[in-house]
Amino acid sequence: MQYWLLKTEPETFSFNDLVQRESEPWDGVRNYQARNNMQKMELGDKCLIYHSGKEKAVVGIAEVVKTAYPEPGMEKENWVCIDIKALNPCSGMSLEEVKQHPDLQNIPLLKQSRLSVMPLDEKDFLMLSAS
DNA sequence: GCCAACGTTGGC
DNA sequence: GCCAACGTTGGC
Repeated sequence: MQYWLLKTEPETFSFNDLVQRESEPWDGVRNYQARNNMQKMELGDKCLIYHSGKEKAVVGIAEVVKTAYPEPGMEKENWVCIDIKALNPCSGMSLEEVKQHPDLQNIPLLKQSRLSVMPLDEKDFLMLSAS
């Protein structure tokens, strides 16, 4: 079991949008590091959904229901997507809280603010999912 | 709206 | 292979 954090702008696609669907392809990722992370995902891996923009907080938990496959229309460029499914909303940590937490200073969310798909360890996943 | 961080592109 | 120019992301 691996743990991840996925960033999204809620105006574009929110956790609430995810809840309304059976599952959803996580596509449009155009960053190699993020893509490589997606390719490591396995069925049942847990993903925190983080809203960037105004909210800047972890808002829900999802799970991987389909491992990496070529993104439709982007096969030549080797971009991939995965499918996820909402598990439950959560009142997770805000960016502000993350910054103030001494044990979370090294997570990619702070270290690499632009990375949209990043790994977490279990401990960090648990902390981030509850504020 | 601005800007810092960062990735990509293209000229050399 | 280097680096300037440029585009994008995301926080402020």
